[in-house]
Amino acid sequence: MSTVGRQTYRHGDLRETLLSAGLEMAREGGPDAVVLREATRRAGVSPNAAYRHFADRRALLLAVSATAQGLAANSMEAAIAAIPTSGDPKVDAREGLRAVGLGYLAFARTEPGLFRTAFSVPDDLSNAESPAKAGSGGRTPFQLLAGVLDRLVEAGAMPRERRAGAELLAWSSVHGLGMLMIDGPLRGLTEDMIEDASARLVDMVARGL
Amino acid sequence: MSTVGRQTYRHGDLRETLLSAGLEMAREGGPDAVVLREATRRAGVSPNAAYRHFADRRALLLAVSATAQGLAANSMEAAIAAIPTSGDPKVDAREGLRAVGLGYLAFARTEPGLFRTAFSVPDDLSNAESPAKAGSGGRTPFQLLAGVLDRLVEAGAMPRERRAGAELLAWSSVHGLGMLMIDGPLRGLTEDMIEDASARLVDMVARGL
DNA sequence: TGTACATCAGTGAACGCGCGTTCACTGATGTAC
DNA sequence: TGTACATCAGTGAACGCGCGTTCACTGATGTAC
Repeated sequence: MSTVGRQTYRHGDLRETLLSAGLEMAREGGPDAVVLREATRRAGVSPNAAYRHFADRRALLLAVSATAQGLAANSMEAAIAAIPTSGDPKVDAREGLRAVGLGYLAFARTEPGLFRTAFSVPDDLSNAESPAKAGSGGRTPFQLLAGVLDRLVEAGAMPRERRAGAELLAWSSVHGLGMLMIDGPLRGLTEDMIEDASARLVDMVARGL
Repeated sequence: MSTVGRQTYRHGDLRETLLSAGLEMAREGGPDAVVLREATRRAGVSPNAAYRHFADRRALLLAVSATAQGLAANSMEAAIAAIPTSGDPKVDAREGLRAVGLGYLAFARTEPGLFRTAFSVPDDLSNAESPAKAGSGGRTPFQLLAGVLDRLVEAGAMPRERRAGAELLAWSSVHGLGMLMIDGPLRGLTEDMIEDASARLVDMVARGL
């Protein structure tokens, strides 16, 4: 039970340590920066030790990606929590949608490396509700989005027949802005321009859905 | 003037050859697959010969990216050309916007590697009208989008006060769908689902702008 | 018209680097008797 | 309670690989006189 005098053997929780090392690398440089050897280096362990916990580099990357999605969920939940309730369910539902979008974009802006790692790693929509991708509120980004869309329909602020698959439409819009400003031709945008574009974009989505 | 009996020396147009080798690699594997040494290999030339024509790998990649944007422009122009005119300028303008978006998405779907190389390489919006990025019609993707938005305003199908910066909003939406389905969690979508999502997305944008 | 010469697009060899992954191993831990 | 032993998380060394980039060079080309 004592961990005194052990430098490497029986690390204790190497899997977790590698994961957070990977997360740190992702934060600094995106998915390509998640380097298996470097993770073991940061954990103070030999390179091949990683293979006790991850099948290969890709497995580590997927785990890091899932964790990053959880952090994105936190950002979205924080934005939801910050909106005051107006009493009008229609207004509240719309504000919920806006918050989800703005939380997503805030995450992209403040944590570009994690954002890319979360959402630019090939995956499958069928995994979108995996608990590994949940934030501290227990829900994944996809589930949070689905939630506000449901509320929108219930509040009568969105035609029910457009509900199916609406996640993809809303998601695409904010995701695109996020990617363009991090990785693409919108790199040079100032903070103000980004702020403005974000607000207008979520308005456009709310109108267009 | 004769090129008989020369195997390597005075290649003739090595820059162009490296560029199209780079484009081929980008087509096969996206921006990361644009490898300087491999380009020289395909050109049948020694690795360092590339440095006569490109300052470094990044310079080659930017040139390839610009060329890929030209190809995207071609796809968009083809979609524009395919729409029948209705006579009603409002309808025509809307159809133009739809065509631009669908052409962009068609390019993403049919040439995912080139798409990512075109639009996932850090750049600056101020270069968005560089002739190097123009398609055979002489206009860049950004210019084509700006064009249909102008027509939308002129036709009275979009409030003039929302025109400024509207490129970013429309662009974000289609770009996001493109990225999510190529590189992200929408990878598993079937052809039909993509088709459907694309159509609904451009409709949403047209409504929401 | 012939020739000397500068130019510069290419060569050949090497550099330092770091990666993912596999091999045979070791030795601390926890368990079964 | 003590001890033999299986387990398995770690080690150490090595593999093959390919990259971007730099160096000093060569020799075909085109030009100036």
